[in-house]
Amino acid sequence: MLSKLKVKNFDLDSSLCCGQAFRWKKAKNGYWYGVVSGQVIKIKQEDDSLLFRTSPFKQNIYLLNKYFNLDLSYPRMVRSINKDEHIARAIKKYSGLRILHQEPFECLISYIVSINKNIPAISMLINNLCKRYGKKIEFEGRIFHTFPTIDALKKLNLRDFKALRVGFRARYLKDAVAKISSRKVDLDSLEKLEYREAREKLMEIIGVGGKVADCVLLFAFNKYEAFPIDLWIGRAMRKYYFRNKNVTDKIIREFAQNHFGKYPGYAQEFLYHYFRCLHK
DNA sequence: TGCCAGGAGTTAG
DNA sequence: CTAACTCATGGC
Repeated sequence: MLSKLKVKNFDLDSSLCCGQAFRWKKAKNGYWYGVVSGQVIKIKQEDDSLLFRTSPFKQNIYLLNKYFNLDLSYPRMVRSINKDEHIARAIKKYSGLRILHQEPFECLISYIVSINKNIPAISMLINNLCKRYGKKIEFEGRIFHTFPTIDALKKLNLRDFKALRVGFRARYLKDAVAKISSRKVDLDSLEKLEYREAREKLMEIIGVGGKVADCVLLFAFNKYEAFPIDLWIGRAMRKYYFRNKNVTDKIIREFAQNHFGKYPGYAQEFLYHYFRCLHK
């Protein structure tokens, strides 16, 4: 049996395909399948309703509410960032796009893997990681895998990480797992820190620079001040706001954090998705 | 400051 | 089909 959840200002497809999470797949039956917090989610949107099923816990509305940030005041967020014609176009086109509330550990590991890789390659590597070190869940006759726990990855040595074909990122992953499990970088306490402090803390991990830190803060801690700058958003920002002048990422980030009110991260996601779809 | 790191996906030819 | 190019970058 499917459950039904009414939503407003919500677009499932934009939210799941805009590149913030790497483990969702849309099947031919029109449903998205993903694994979140150790549970399989099957979900699709029909107008203002989400039709979904979760497993092994049934009808887990709490999980959806948290993961999709359904409590966010969307109109207020839009009013805050809607400052110019460029962002207005992106908001209009992808209205309902939500920044997800991912699991911190999964998000961190995923974005370390993402360093200098394209999205299909990232998805593949993360799926390999889950297949090898995650737990199996059977759902509708298919096998899904949870994201590995910290403890499961704590045991791996450098060779084990290399075997995942992540290349030079292997030592980054190892350092991340070591610092998280020893609580030298305490993921649980990051939530309470200010954006800047949390960012610096994450950057103590080898392989975590400003961009990866900003992704984790935005996608796993809902720190909307974060404005991650990758190749695409860099191009978009230079084009729309700097007349194609060759400004540094730092200039762009500081401009964005001043320009887009209380939700620069949302502005980033709209512009990123808009610009990337435009050039594909 | 610039260059390098592995390898998969994508595209040009 | 193969080769070249590209890649949600950070470290040194």
